[in-house]
Amino acid sequence: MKEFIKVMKALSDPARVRILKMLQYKTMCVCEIQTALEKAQSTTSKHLKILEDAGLIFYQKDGLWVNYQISDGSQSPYAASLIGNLRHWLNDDPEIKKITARLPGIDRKEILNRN
Amino acid sequence: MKEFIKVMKALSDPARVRILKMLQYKTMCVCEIQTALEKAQSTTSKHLKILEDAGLIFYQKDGLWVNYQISDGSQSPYAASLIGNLRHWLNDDPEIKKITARLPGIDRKEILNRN
DNA sequence: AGGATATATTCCATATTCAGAATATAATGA
DNA sequence: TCATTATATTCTGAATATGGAATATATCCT
Repeated sequence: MKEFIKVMKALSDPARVRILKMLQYKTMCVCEIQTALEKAQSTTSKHLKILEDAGLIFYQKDGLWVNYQISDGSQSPYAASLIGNLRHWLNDDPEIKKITARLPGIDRKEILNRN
Repeated sequence: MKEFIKVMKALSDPARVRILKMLQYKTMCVCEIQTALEKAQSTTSKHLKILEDAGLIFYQKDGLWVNYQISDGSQSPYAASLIGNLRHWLNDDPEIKKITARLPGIDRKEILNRN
């Protein structure tokens, strides 16, 4: 039960759903996700942790960068199912269309962090 | 997006998941659900409203009684999908097994409400 | 070692959720 | 009409979630 609730809670926030939908298109580092979301760095980092705890995403470190990507669902059958569904869900949602449209222009090389 | 979030939020509480799993076995009135959940009547009623708003359940009035049942999912594709998955999910969960085991003994005719 | 940079964590304020008591509403039946 | 009963709504306090500023950590580079 706890595992199921964790997945549902992770998907209960629009910012986190946006993150998942973006990662569906490409692997992204924290600063790129932050730029796309237009949220504070700490906020972004915390959302990522919640998604990771639920088994919905995972990361690989590359030097200073932490690259996040969609999980293959092996950690949780609930996560696996929802990840699969989200691939076709919300593609026509205005919020999602807006953020994915901006995705090609977001590149870590052009982001300067003001922390 | 709002519709999706509403379904995820509705499923983010163990009491509400328990309600759905119970309704999977039979239609129940509020007082029966309340007895099974061991929560206050107002609490139970509010959980039911949240599930209904998400399109996960619906009710039919029968005099004083309000009988709740699982939705057919026609109001929301997200609800429809989750309802389908929940049919096989969590069946081995201890919390769920415990509450569904008690279901046959819960009958509105034997419940006296102290409101 | 020391400086710079990307990310994570902590701290604090605000907003939302959840629980139950009290009350309101709606339907029934005498 | 009045009392009763099942459910819904309102109110309030406690717990949890969310956001950002400040700070800590980790890695790279010189």
